[in-house]
Amino acid sequence: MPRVSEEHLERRRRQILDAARVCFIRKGIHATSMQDIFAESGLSAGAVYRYYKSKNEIIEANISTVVGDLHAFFRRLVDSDPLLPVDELIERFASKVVSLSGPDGPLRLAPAAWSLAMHEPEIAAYMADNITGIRETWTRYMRRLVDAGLLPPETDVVAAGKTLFAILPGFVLQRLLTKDVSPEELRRGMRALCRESMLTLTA
Amino acid sequence: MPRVSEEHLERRRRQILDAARVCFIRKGIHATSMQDIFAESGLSAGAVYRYYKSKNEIIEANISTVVGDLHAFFRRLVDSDPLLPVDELIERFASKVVSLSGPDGPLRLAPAAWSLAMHEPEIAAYMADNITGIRETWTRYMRRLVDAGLLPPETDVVAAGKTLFAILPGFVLQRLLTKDVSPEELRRGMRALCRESMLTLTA
Amino acid sequence: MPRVSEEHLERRRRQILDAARVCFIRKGIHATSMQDIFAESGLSAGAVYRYYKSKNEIIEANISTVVGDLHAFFRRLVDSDPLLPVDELIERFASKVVSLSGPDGPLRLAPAAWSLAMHEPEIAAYMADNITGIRETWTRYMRRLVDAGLLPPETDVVAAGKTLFAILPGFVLQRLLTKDVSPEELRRGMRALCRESMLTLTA
Amino acid sequence: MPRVSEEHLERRRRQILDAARVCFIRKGIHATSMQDIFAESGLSAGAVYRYYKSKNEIIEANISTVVGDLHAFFRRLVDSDPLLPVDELIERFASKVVSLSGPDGPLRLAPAAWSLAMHEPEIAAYMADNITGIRETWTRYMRRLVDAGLLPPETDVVAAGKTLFAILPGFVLQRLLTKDVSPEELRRGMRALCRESMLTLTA
DNA sequence: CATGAATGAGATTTCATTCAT
DNA sequence: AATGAATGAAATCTCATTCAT
Repeated sequence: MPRVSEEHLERRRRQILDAARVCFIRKGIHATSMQDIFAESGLSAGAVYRYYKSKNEIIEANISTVVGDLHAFFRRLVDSDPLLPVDELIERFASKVVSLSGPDGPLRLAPAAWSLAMHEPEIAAYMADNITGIRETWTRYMRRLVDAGLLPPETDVVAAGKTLFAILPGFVLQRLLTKDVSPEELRRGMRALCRESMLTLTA
Repeated sequence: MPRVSEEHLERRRRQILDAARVCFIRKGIHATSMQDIFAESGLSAGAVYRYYKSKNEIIEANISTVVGDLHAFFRRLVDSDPLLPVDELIERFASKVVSLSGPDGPLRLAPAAWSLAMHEPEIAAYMADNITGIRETWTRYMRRLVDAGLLPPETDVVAAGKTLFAILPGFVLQRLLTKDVSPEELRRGMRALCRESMLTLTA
Repeated sequence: MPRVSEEHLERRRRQILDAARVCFIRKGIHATSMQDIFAESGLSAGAVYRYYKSKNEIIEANISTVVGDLHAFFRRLVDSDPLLPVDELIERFASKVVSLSGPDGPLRLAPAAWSLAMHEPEIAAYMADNITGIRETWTRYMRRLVDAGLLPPETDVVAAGKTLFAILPGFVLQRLLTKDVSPEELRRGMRALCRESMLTLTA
Repeated sequence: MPRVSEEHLERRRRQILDAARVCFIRKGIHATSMQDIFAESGLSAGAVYRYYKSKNEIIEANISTVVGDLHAFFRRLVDSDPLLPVDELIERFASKVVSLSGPDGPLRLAPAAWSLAMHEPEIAAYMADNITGIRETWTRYMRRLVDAGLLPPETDVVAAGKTLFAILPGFVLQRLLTKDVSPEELRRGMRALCRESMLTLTA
């Protein structure tokens, strides 16, 4: 069935990617064999290899997909017009995370991605870019607060961006491993922390 | 009738574990073959298998080692007498993390551990316990602040513990992947965030 | 009811054969995939398979082409009227060989053909016929020498034909592997050997 | 069964090489799968790969073995004291060739080796060395004839060496493909050619 | 206690060929 | 006549683990 539409090719690629993601989540990336992917996708070895030229490419494609729209969503949140208080911002962000962490959700691959990044330069570069991007969005948020006069001008917005970013992976981990945190709880935790008195007790 | 001392056995076990850790960090856990471990440790296959009965056992033993003393260190910090302000506490905790993330540092295995926990119940249980433990220590810290009258009695110390815990993995990730955060910067970021004004802008 | 001319078909067949030869020479017959041939010829899989029904057929067609005109050329040389001395005959034959051994020359496939003949009956038969044919031409040459009174009547012209034939493959191999023989040198070598004194030293 | 003698290891290597040679000759090098070699050698995959780290290495080892002692034998022949006439020398050399071309004889791999040399630099280098070596021995033979006063001092011994060498591959090919030449016939052919009259008919 | 040769299932990937369009 | 997506068997090689010595 040759001379097939672009759309058909795109559908096939997604079919393979989805099948792979299901396998990766179910058994883990390394425990997933190509045979598993063939079976799950309903395609033959040759067909899969026509669209992706190695298992690595499938892994990378899947991981790229993971975090892309998370950042896009977050950017919209930060740039939205009524400037949101940090606890609400965090809660909404966390809610998005939760919605992507369901049984088949791509965020279940996050720990595997972090792990792979330690030795696969390709993935390392992608993850580093992603971290940097989300951090910069946090930084922009902080700057808006400063500009609005809600924070002193000398606030270190870059450092704050890095700190705020740091909360996200820890929330994901807790969702995936202990399963006992909710976005709402994260918000309450954040509210508790936003107090100058937490800093002034050196006396 | 053991011919060799307990101490000898313990030394061998550590020798194997260290060799394995070096390999795991250098090539990744999955890319490390038992042959690699034999070579790095200078022991034969038979010898290694006398002390650990599978590769999995070596992995688990290594991962258990990773986070054990991190928690112990943190507990001491929290329970120390002059109650530390949160930014300083975090900076010190982060410094410890940094000292364990050097070229051969066990914390480089953290992402691999998180990833494995998604499919290895053994490791999942261990990691969950560890998370819970550290979180409880954070909660205890928050309670001390409340008890000292620095925070209102209605503060949700449990939620705050979960939020504070969340910062740690994100800091580790940034250290390992973007390499552009310092404990001191994390502290500054924390200082910026501890302000009631971050919550009151809904208007 | 063929819509296209015979000539068109023939052109297509040659197009495929030439593309295949280029690939075979460049990468070796076994390392050449059908995909390589599709790409080099600019035709699709279906098109190529319309003209040749297997890779083997393409190989065989190519190998048949290799040695066909070599023999025709040699026959003309031997039957030409001023009977040529053996050294000149050999030099001219060798020159032809050289002209067919250039970068894209079909003779570069000769070793592959010899090798395949060891296990492919089709090719074995073809090569055996070819060897026999060239040998017989050499025999005819020797007979002409005898008839001309230049050699004694009891000369074993068949054995001499086999011996003369034997020189050719060795020359080809040296051209292809050590690249340090010329037709002219082969001629000089032959001149040196054509001396009765080479046989009479038993004493 | 560890800590095994050198001799044991050597025996294993030969066992594998011999099994491979049998397969290569029976089915051809490319048609021989590693499974074939495992079965023929009676060893497991792992065992074979302990001794040779790839199929290529097995092929190369086998090909190196092919021609080594042929040259050694020939050198002894040439350096033997009663200087042999060329036809006898050739007959004896050819006899050796025949003895190495039996059903399991390593020389059956010669065409495959020539073919591989066209694309495997390793093998190409080996074959080129071998050709050069044998040629030099022929050259030495010719020089001895000159020194003995049997040939004129201006004889081009190098060219003659190249020409004499050339006969060998053609003899091998005829043995393997048409099977209708004997060393004795080659000798008779050579006797017929060693005549000055073969060169003087230009008139 | 220690050795290291041997096992063999299983992993990824390639490739000649077909056939619906 | 021509296309090229799809097939799926088969190939090479790896690796955790065992056990005779």
